[in-house]
Amino acid sequence: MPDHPDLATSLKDYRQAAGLTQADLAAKVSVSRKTINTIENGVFVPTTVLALKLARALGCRVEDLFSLRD
Amino acid sequence: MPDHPDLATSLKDYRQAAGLTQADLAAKVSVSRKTINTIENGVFVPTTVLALKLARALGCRVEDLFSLRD
DNA sequence: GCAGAATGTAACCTTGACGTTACTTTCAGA
DNA sequence: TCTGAAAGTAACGTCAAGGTTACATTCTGC
Repeated sequence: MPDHPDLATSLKDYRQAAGLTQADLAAKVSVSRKTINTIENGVFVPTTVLALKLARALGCRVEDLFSLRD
Repeated sequence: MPDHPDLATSLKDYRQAAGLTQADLAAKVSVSRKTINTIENGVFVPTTVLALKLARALGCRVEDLFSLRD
């Protein structure tokens, strides 16, 4: 699975640390499980609204989950 | 200009506090001035990559610039 | 080894982010 | 008052985010 060229993500680490499955997290932020899966695998980058919801659901900052690849 | 239904933004406040024009900020993050303008006016929400660049350019967090409207 | 849970992945579709260009409006300063 | 900088806004096009559905794979525990 190719990483996204612009952005690196730690979503999977934070999700697992919270003891949640992809389906659990998907339900928490009201998206499909596929959306969580493809974001974790760097297929695409979430919108800002979704990134904010993910950070809130996992009790961290957007910058913790996603960082610019410079 | 209608506010975005999902997201509120403080981008204009942070930009002005930094003493930057829309064109200045646009150049810093490599987008068009229109993009900055329409984001400030709630026409659309930036991508996560752009939100991260804006926060970095303004020395703040993504959550400072954009917040979920609940 | 089997069953079920968790995850990976693909095809197709809709919506919205953002570019380009250009015209208009507002406002501060000489 | 004039002038230029800053900001608002419109038409049109491209591409990627994310939905739905479905099927395949991996990893458990019994």
